[in-house]
Amino acid sequence: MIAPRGKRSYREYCAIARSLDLLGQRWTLLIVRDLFLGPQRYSDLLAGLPGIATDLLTARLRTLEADGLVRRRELPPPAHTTVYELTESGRRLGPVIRALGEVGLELLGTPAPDEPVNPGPVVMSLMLSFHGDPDLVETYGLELDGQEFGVVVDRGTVRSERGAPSDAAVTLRTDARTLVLLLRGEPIPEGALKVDGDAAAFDRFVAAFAHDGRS
Amino acid sequence: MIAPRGKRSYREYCAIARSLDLLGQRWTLLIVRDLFLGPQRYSDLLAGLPGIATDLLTARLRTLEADGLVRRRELPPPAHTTVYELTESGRRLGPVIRALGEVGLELLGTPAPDEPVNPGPVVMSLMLSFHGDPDLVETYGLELDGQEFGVVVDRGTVRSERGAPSDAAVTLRTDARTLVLLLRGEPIPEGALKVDGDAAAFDRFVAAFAHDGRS
DNA sequence: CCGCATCCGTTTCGATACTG
DNA sequence: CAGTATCGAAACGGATGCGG
Repeated sequence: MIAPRGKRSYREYCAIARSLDLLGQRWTLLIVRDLFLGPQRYSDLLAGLPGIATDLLTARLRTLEADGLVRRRELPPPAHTTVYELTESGRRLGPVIRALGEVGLELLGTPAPDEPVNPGPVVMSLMLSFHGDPDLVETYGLELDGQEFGVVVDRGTVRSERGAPSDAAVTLRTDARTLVLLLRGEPIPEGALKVDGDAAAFDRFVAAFAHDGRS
Repeated sequence: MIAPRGKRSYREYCAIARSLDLLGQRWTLLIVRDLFLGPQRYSDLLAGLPGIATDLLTARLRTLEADGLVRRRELPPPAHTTVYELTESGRRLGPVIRALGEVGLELLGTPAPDEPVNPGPVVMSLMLSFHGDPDLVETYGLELDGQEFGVVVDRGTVRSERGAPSDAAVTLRTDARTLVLLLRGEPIPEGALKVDGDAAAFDRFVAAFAHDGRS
């Protein structure tokens, strides 16, 4: 049992209060979100959390570490950087992230012009919005704002990971905002999207993840 | 689309960030938790949220109302009180509450002596900890600290509601803390538990919800 | 009593500057 | 790159007051 943390614990014998003692502080669940696609460096996390103060990011990482949800790992030379990653316990938060995502997905309109659109969340939302052929088995590559992702569709389930997949049927190179506009059926800037690979696979990708009038 | 709220919105185009814009403030999800078992008066909510300031409860209820998750309803005479209840949108938060509960359930040890144990959360945790006969269909009545609940087991699923059920096989009258101790297999104060009804049904209840060495 | 509103000391957060 | 240090602004906790 992890002791409820200091001053601001809810101090109630309740499963939900206990999990909020771990996760309820501002930014904590967004950090978990970013780590769900794979290990991240401090500066990558900082870039993916628009507006967080640097000391708060440090504090949250320390707390998550103390609670056993996140682990610091020093990469061996020559990389010589430290990354943060979810532990086995941390990965059990998947259903929480998914449930929050499903609630929020319906509240997302078109991104406001001044609203940051980061690659990680966009890729993650794909796992929630799949509505293609239930028998489809295919892997897609995404390069968004220079970051590479693999999206694996396997009979109705969707996995996403950081890093270029080896077996992508098609790879889309663009920025996160343009991908959102594309999937919402809105006009996209000319030349903002490059498609490498099977054009039919590209069509299947758009059909499976487009957020247009399917209601 | 609900516009991201003022100052402390995350202002990121992300499904999880959006849902946390609605739910991420302190106490908000615990209020939703308490409303999940049925409508509650202001003072009942206050009693179920140990430590919340009165103006914060009011502020959170207003925000939840503005976001369409909670509705105020004036009961007709002669009751003449106002209750808060979840709207249809609010009830869609079920998976969020459930996911958080499953995370927190494993962190709950035995309640500390100074830790409040409220009936609502205890009843709600029953929905997460059922491990009885998958074919069992039975209704149980609970009266905890004077509050009545019905727990309906129906082939592996468990529903709970406020109010005494009409068709309970057995009714347990006790306090929330004693019920927790009972289900954890710990000694309970003499005379703290009264069982009304079928003794075999009581045994099935304990077997189905006990949290003892089943790992 | 119920359903809040007001006040005030404490804690947390946001923003930015700075360092090994 | 990966954090500390600093400081004003906002949020929170606790007590108290008040009209129906």
